[in-house]
Amino acid sequence: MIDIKLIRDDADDVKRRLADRKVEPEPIDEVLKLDETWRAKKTEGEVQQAALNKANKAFGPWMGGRKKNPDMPAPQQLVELLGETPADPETAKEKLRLLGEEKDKVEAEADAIMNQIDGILLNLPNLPHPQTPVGKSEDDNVIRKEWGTKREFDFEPKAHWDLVGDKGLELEIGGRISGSGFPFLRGKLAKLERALINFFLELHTSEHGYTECWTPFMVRGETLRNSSQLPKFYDDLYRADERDDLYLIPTAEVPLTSVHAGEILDAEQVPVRYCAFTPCFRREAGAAGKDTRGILRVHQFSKVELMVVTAPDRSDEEHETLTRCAETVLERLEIPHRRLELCTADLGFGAARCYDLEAWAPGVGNWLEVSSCSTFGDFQARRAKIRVRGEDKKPQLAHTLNGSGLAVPRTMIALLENNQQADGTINIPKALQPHYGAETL
RNA sequence: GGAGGGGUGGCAGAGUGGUUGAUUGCGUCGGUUUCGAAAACCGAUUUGCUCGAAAGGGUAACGGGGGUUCGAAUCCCCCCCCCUCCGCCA
Repeated sequence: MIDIKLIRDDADDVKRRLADRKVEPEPIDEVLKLDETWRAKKTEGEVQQAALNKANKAFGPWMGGRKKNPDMPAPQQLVELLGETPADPETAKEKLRLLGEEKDKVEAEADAIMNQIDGILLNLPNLPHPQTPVGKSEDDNVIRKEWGTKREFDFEPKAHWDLVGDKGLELEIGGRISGSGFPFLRGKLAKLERALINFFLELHTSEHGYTECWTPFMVRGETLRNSSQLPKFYDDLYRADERDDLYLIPTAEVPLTSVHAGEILDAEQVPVRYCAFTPCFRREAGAAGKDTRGILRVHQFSKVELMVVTAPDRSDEEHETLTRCAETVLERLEIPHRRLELCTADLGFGAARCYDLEAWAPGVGNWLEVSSCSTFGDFQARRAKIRVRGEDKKPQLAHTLNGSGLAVPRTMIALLENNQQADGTINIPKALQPHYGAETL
C-alpha cells in the first residue's frame, strides 16, 4: 500500500507519480476527503471514550465505598461527565450506557470510513522509484545491458517444440491429464527440469548466500494480500473451492514475503535472503492465445525465487545484487541475454523499480522473459507489517525485493534452442553437466 | 476426523470483572562501584493510531473477530494457530 501520509502531505506529488503509471487522480482525492472525515470522527470518538474511561475508573471505588457508607457522594469525574449529580448508581449506569452508545455510533462511522479508504488504497499500485524511467508503453523500456553474442547457425535453428518432440516434451499428455498449459515431461526433459532446479538452488545457496526454503504451495488470502496479489489480481489465481479457501501460489514470492509478516527485525538480522523452488500456478487470464506455443506460457511451471528483506537505506544496492544473482545463472549457462529496465507504464502493480532479464531464444526468434527483479520499497512491508529496527532503535517499515532466479521453462527453451546441433542433439552447458549427468541430450 | 491442553510484553511466567499496558524473573541498555571486569545496587526497557512545532496529551492492543457489562486479559459465542493422545493415510 501507498503510505497515506504521503497523500496527506503532498497529494499532488502522489498524483503526478501515479499519472506516470497511467493511474487516474480521482482515487487520491477521494482518499484525501475520506481521511479528513475519518480523523475528525476518530478524534470525536476518542474524546468521548476518554471521558467515559475517567468516569468508569471512579465508578468501582464509589460502589465499594457505598457498601460501608450508603450516603457516599458520587465521584467528581462522574458528575463532570453527566453534568449533574446522579441520584444513585443505577441512574448513573443508565446514563453512561446511553453515552457509550453514542460513542459506539461515532466509532462505527469512523471504522466504515477507514474501510473505504483501505478499499481504495489496496487497489492502488506502488509509486515508481525516482530512478524508474518514465514511459508510455513497453516500447519505452530501456535496455541496460546485453551479455553474450547470438550464435551464428549454419543450419536453420528449430523452435523447442520441433526440437525435442522425441526427448520427452509431451504436451498432449499434459493436455489430457489437466488441460492445455500443463506440460508433461518424460525422460530426458524431466531430468533436465530437475537438473535446472537443482543447479539454480545450489548456485544461490552455496555461492550467493541465500537460505533455502521449502514452502507451502497453497496459501491463505491474507498471505496473497501481504505481497499484493490480492485483492487486485483475484482472476489470475487458482483457488481451491470454498471448503478450504486456499489459493495456489503464483510464485514463491508469496509465501516468502509473509515469512516475517508482523515481525520487527533487529538491525543485525537484515538483509534476510531467501530462495525457494516452487511450482507456480497462474491462470494467465487475458493472455490467452498470446505466445502460448510449446512451453512459452503455461499454467504451471517451476521457478526458483529469490527474496530479500532489507533496511530501507540498503534496498537500492540489494536490488542490484539480487539482479546480479539472477544474471549469473544465465552467464553460467552461457545463454545470451539482456537486462531491461521497465518504464513506469510497464511496471508491475507492487514494484517501484524492476529489471526484466530476457534470454535469447534463436528457435522462436525472440527474447524471453526469464526473470523479473523488483524492488517494492515499503509497499509490501506495509501490508505485511514487516519492520526493521533502525539505528535509533525505532521500528521502521522494511523494504522487500524479489526476483526469479530463474523461471525454468523459458530458461529451458533458451538452453535447448541455443545449444542445438545439426544432428538434433543438444549440448548441455558445462555448468549444468554435473547436475544433468551427461554432456548431451 | 475424535478427545483433551494451551495461546499474555524480546524470552520465561503471574493475573480476584473496577488506578492492569499489565506482578515477577531472565535478557537488553544506561548509571553507581572498580585499575578494568564480574557481582551487587539504582534506573530504563512494547507497538500502532491520533492531536501537537516540541514537550507532552488522548486512544487502542493480552492469537483474531463478535457479544454481555457503567467497566473485560479476566465471562459468553465463532474462527485461527500450537501441543498431547486416538483414528485414518502418504
